Amino acid sequence: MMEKLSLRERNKHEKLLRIKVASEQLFMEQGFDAATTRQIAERAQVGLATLFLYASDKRDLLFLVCNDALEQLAEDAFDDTPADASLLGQLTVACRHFFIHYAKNRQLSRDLLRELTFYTTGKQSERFQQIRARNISKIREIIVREKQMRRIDAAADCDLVAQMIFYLLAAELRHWLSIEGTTPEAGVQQLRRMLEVLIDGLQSNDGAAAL
Amino acid sequence: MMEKLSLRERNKHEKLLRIKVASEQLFMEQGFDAATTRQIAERAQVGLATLFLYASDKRDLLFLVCNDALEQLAEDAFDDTPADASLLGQLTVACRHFFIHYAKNRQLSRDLLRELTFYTTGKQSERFQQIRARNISKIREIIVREKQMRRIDAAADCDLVAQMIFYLLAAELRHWLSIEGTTPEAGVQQLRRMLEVLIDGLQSNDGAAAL
DNA sequence: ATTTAAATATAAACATGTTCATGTTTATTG
DNA sequence: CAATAAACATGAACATGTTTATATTTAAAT
Repeated sequence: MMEKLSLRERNKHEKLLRIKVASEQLFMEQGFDAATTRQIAERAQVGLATLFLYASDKRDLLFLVCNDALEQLAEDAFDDTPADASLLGQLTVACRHFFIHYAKNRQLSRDLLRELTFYTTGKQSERFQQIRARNISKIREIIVREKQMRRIDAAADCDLVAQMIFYLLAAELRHWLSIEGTTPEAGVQQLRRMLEVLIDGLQSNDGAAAL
Repeated sequence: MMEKLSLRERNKHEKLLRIKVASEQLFMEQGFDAATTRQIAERAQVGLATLFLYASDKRDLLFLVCNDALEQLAEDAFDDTPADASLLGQLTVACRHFFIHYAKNRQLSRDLLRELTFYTTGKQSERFQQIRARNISKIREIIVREKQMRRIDAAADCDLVAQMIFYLLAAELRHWLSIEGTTPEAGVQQLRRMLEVLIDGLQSNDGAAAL
């Protein structure tokens, strides 16, 4: 395999890697707020100002660290969905991945969910938004399949439904991260109950029950 | 009416008011990030450190400013709901208030939605969380009424449904604030479509259609 | 009224994210 | 290879949120 990287490109790549590793370690150890850019620069063996050649700001460093894992999470979550399961089953399996992932470091997860709000300006923001869009798209694919199999209303707006499910997932993740001493499965089950309501609807069963 | 406030209490009250007014003006003019604590202290005619006797941190200043309006919003939104309207109608009317309120200063609204994420430590945080809980509770009351009137499924978990509706409202508000050049009504209609789906459910109508 | 103590106010100091002026390294050109 | 330019790196400076040590003001006590 050809070595097509120039010395300059190799240096840049190695420096970026060191910054990534240092940021990841310090964010994991201390959380986003407590970790300082000076610590990161020192551990990465680069000058303080150098950080800001590789990231737009500290927030951007967080996504430099997290985007890889978030992309992997998006892939894992929706690859694992057994197509023969019910809609509720498929969504539960997929969403469980998110709770398990965010349970690994709850503090950093909280930081991430705070920092991703209106995150559109950094170097890494476009990639992050793509991952987010991909998640919604994967949910939509599940909905589309269910619709093709006539298991949900043919009139359902798949984009809208997918967006709703993602909204509920994101909001429940936030809420679950604010509860101390809870388990991933508790969050999964709460979300599952919501998805049940979404699937079944709120309409009175009186009419149907009368049949 | 008795003047029951001591000199010390009056001074404190006036200072707090000056800080509140100065913070509100500067946050509205420049947004949360651009307004500096030094500017606020100067305009409020207090020393810089004095700010932090009245607020835990800068974020807390934001809620010192916003909590009043948020409480008023919560009241207005749910007082306006015509009890004779459909569930969808009631919810739409209530939620419209939120979009119209947040449309007044979109930048500051974005700042607020970012800062409220996991906001539990400041002096004003408890009041904020109460307002939030009150909103959910008001939604629940609507659901309970509908249930009593047999217009929705008797088995519906009102707490869960109210939480879901609030999740959808909060998430759609965030999304709507990230779209430039949109109108409050566009956000309201998008949320309304979601509420329709929630009410009707995703279940296939095939069975019913066969009747 | 004076003294004392507690509460309140603040300027200066500090911590940390970010930028800037300057220096260094790498690539290119003659 | 020497000279030049472009890209990259960085310590120092800056901006701003926050804390601290100190001073001032108010209330209470004798």
